[in-house]
Parts: sequence; C-alpha cells; structure tokens
Amino acid sequence: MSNKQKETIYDIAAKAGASASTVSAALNGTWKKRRISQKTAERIIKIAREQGYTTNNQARALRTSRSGLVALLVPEYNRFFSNIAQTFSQEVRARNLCPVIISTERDPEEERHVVSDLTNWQIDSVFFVGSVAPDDLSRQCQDAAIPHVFLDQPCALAPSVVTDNRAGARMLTEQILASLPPQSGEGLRDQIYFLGGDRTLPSTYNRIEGFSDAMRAQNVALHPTQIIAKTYNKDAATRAIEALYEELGGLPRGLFINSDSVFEGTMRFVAGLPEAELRACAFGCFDYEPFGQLLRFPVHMVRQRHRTLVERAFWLLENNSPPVLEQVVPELYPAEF
Amino acid sequence: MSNKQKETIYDIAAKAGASASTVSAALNGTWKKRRISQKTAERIIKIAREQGYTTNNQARALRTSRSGLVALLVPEYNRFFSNIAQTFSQEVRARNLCPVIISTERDPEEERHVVSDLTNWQIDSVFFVGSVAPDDLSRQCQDAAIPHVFLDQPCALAPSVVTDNRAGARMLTEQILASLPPQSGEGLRDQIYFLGGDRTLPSTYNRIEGFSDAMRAQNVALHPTQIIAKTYNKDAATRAIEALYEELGGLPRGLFINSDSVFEGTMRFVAGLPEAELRACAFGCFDYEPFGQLLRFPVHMVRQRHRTLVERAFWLLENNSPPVLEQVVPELYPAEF
DNA sequence: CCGCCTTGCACAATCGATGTTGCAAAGCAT
DNA sequence: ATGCTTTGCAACATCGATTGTGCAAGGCGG
Repeated sequence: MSNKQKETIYDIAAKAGASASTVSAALNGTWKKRRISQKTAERIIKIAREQGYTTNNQARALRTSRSGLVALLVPEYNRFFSNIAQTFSQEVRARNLCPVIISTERDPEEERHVVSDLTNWQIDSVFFVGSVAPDDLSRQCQDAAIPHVFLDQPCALAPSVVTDNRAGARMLTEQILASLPPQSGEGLRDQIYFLGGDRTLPSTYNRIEGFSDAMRAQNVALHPTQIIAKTYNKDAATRAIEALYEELGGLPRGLFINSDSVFEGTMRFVAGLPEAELRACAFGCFDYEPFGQLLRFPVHMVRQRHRTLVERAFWLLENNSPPVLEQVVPELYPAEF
Repeated sequence: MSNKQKETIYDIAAKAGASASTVSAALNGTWKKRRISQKTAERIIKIAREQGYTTNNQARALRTSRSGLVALLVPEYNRFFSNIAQTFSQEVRARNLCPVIISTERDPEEERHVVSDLTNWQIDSVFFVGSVAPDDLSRQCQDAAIPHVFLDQPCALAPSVVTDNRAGARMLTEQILASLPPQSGEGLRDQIYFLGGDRTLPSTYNRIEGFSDAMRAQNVALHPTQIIAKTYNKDAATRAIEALYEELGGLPRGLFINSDSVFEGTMRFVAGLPEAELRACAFGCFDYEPFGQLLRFPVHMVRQRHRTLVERAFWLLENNSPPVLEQVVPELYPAEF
C-alpha cells in the first residue's frame, strides 16, 4: 500500500485543510477539551483512517515524556517466569502499551544496568520479578521517578505482590503428612525433609515457616537438619538428595521440594530408584510441573497463581499504592493416586 | 543522587562551555568525523560521566528514525519459545538495543495488529517465531521497510531459519527403530505411529518426510493411517492416543510424538498404563523435555538448537540476506536406558 | 449598532538529539 | 604581508506530536 514515506499529522492537516494542532487534537481524543467542533474532528479522523495514518510514538514520547513502554525484569525464563511474562504481555497490550521483557540472569550488576538503560527509554513503569537486590532497584527507580512494583520477591520500599508462601507451604506440607507411607522404624529415615531454595530469601524463609507450622500443628518433631535450603541450583539439588539418600540409607519418609529447578534436580536421582523405595516417600513440590503428575509415584504440587499476581501488581501500580505487601494464596494440586 | 530533572546535552554543554552539537558529537562517537579536537571530546565525556548523563532515546530515535528496539513475536510461551526468547533477549542486549517480546496467541489478526503497532515505534527489526501467516506479515514489514526474519516457521518472502525437521525426524525415527521391542505378532500393533502436529504446516510436513525416510531406509512398511497429524493441541493428543489404544488393543510398537504439547497430552494417558505395556512401545519425542527422561520408560528426544537458530537469524538480518531458507540440524537425546 | 462572551481553530514554542552549514582562527606557502 | 587551506567549533534547522496562547467570527444582550 503505502510505499512512500510515513505520513505525519502535517500531511493529514494538508489533506483536511486544517492545522497540525487540530489534527493532533482530533486524533488523540483531546479535541473536546480543545474546542474543536465534532464535525471537524470526525472529518479528520476519517481522513486519517483512510490514509492509514498512525502516530509516531517517539515524537509523542519526546513531547509528553511518557514512552508507552512498560518493562518486566525476570531472572530467567523458567516455567513460572514465562507464565508471568505471558500474562504481563497480555495485560500491557490490553492497555495499548508496549511490553519490554528482559532477563537479567540473576545478576545484580546487570539488573542495575538494565534499569538505568530503561530510564533512557522513559519507561512508564517497571515490574521486577524475583529480583536479587530489590532495595537498590527501588531507589534507582525512585530517583528517576519511575513507578514500579515487585513480584515474587518483595521490597520494603515499594508495593509488592508475592505468593503467600507460608500458607502455600503449609497446605503442601499438610498434604504430604496426609499421604505419608508407613514408618520404616529406622529413626532418621522416618523424618520429613525440606529441600532446596535459599533460606536467606523471603520466599524460602516463609516456605520454611509454613512447613514448620504444619509440622507443629500435627505434633511432628522437626530438627534443623531436616531443612536443607542453600540454593535453587539444579545440580546442587541432585547432589543434595544423593547425599541425603546415602546418609539415611534410603529416601526420607517425606520430601518437600522447593521449586521446579530443585524438582528437576532431585528427580534426576530419584527417578532411577526402584518402585518400592519410591513408594516409601511422600513427595511434595512447591511449583507446578505438568510432567510431575506423570511420574510413577505421586507428587503433590502447589501452583502459584501467576495471573492473579500480575493483575494485582497492575492494580497497585495504577492506584499509586504505597509500599504494601500483598499476598496471593497459591493453589494446591494434590496427586491423584 | 540526581533528584532533579534529567540532564540534557544542553546542560552538559553549559557545564563544558561548549555547544550542544559538540556535546552530541563527543558523546555519540562522531566527534572525529566532525573535527572536534580530542581534548574537547574527552573533557565533555568526562563531565558527562561525572554528571551521570545518559541520552534520551526517544529524542535520538525521532531524529535518526531508528528506535533501537528489536521485536520478537512468539505464539505463546512454551518451553521452546521461552528458550528462544531468552537467547533473543541476550543477543539484543549484547548489541545495546532493547528487546520487545510479544506473544500473539497464534492469532493472525493479532499478529497483523502487533506489527502495525510496532511500525509506530519505528522498530529496527522484527523476528517472527512460529508465525501463523508469514507471507502477510512479511509484506507488511516490507511496506514499512522493516528488516525481518522468520524462525521455526519459514516464509518464502524473507530470510528464514528453521530446524532441519526432516533430518531431525529421521534421526529420531532411526533411534526408535533401533530400540524397538519384540513384535507382538498382532498386525496393527506392530506398527509405528506418528502422532500430533499439523501436516499442513511445513515443520510437521517435513517431520513426516523424515519419519518416512527412515522407515523406507529400513524397509519398514508405512501406511497412511499410521500418521495422525491434525493438531498440536494437548487435549486432542490425549484423545488421539486413547482412540489409537482402543483401536489397536494396546500401544503400538513405536510412537513418534510430534512436539512437547503432544508429549504432555499423550503422557496423560500413557503414564497410567502398566509397566509391561509401556515396555512394549518405543517412544520418541520431537522436542526436549527434561522430565521426559525421568519417566519409568525410555523416551528418545530431539532438541532444537535454539541458540544457533537465533544466532543465525541475527546473522541473516545483519547481512541483509535475501529470502533464503537456512536449516539447523537439531540434537538427538537418546534415552539412556 | 456596540461591547462582550463563546466557539473554533491556527500559530508557534517545545521536547532532546542530530547533522548540515557557516564562520573565525590557525597554519602554511609564496 | 597576502591568499589559501585546514582545524575547531557554534548556529540553526530538523524529526513529529503536543499544548499554551492568540485571534477572528459568530451569538447575544442592551
């Protein structure tokens, strides 16, 4: 169609016999405020449509100092973050804005850098998911007057939306406790272990709390050694479960697996064990993985409500929320056998 | 730090006792061309750094009509597309540009819309992954003079990079054939089936070709009914495998599963079957799913090289490639037991 | 018919960076 | 000292949309 230069409001103005400012007002909806007659506005809009005119976003952004870009920073693209990204992208586009999704590889340096980059784009707002150094980032955004929210990993200085990890962990642990195999009678092996994550991070910390809550509520003894939470790393998880297996002389009676990466890591070892041993352990995973339901042994799972998380984050942002922490209770997917 | 308005080249100019144009030249590297003395340039650069100046991208974009934005359109965020997105994001940022990733939900209308939106952003270039209506999109981009590439789903009108589906399917099929269980002797059940995908799409078409190649090479008879390829839909896959199971009175001797969604769908049914039946079928999946290796029966897999795909796409784009089709041979992950 | 208030729109400045043009000073040769 | 080239930089127009301001025509009361 239009194999020529792109049209501007000036071209439309010429064709409509009006001035550029009138065209601008007609097209961006401010014509009423600017006392342009409805007749003129409609004529201009019609012509613009016929010519296939579309406005140059850079020019608008330069003038209004609002870019129409909304950024999402994720640590990486795993299942959970991808779901968040998908929902985010939809919500942004529903608002006629443009989503910018960037992965920062869990590197605080990179996070800083990305944010300072984004300020040059006059980003309208930023969503941080699972960020490593929330406080620094929040300050950076505040300096640049960029509205922002945190998801998954909270920040005291800005509105945050996170999964109610404690409640979720409690639900999951209760489910594990409810489907415990008979005791083996061999002390250590009859205990329930919490594996994976980083206890210095709020999410893991709260999951441990929820785990403990559930144990306490049912008067199940819990010793600190039953909680192994140093990293989300996949390979480390494989090593950890191997070590545990060796130490106990078998699998524990129950296993709370903290996150999908840890799930994958432990399964690499566990999946190779004989049927009988697998049946002697009740598994729960704090994350949803469809294939988890297809293993030959039951695995209870908890799924974070990514859509709700994102929706709430938008709400907080759009209502200029003060730094609050909002929690969303996750969903339990009990194993069906 | 800077709790005031953002600085412009004019502020820097004032502080450096130079003109804005000189500052601009000094900062964007064109100062040599513009005959600015090295001394002046360095002085300006130093001041700019001290003041923490960063350039306003909209202003630059408006002037140069290059936005510095690069877009990626994906149908959705599944494992494969997320990997692509991750790699894309890294490559874009390595070039000091800004990645814009948008999911179009496999809706041609939405695809068109997104592209026309993107042209208003003066997007520098667009990467289409698995797009539904490549030709339309390519024409749209051509009209707007936007360089573009297609990944995964090729387009005759623009450079494209796709997995060598035929070769991959052949590799996978050979692997299936090599690990076939003993014959049952019951006619139909001793055959190998191809399940899932959409034969009207090039990728599925070529995988069927590769499947056929391998069968032919080993003189294995192949009847059209052994190929069931109408959709990538997960639920449809569950229904299809159920129907097949019923028709054959058991699983076939071999099953070529086309894509991760189909894998998940079939597994929902298959995973519930008794051990013996599972061992009577050799499984192969054209997509990589880590949990696929953790099932209680072996599944051979083929993994697309997402990094290579993206890198080649960039190369084609940056070298103004004519509409060629480049193929990347995928990687075989044979089951280890 | 005159002053006054609307209505309806055009003019022009502006956002910040870029790049073309022009002009003074310096360098050099004669 | 004169003319010519080179060096080094400032001025200014420009990208396209937005928005404050100004001004003419029309409506209305007196």
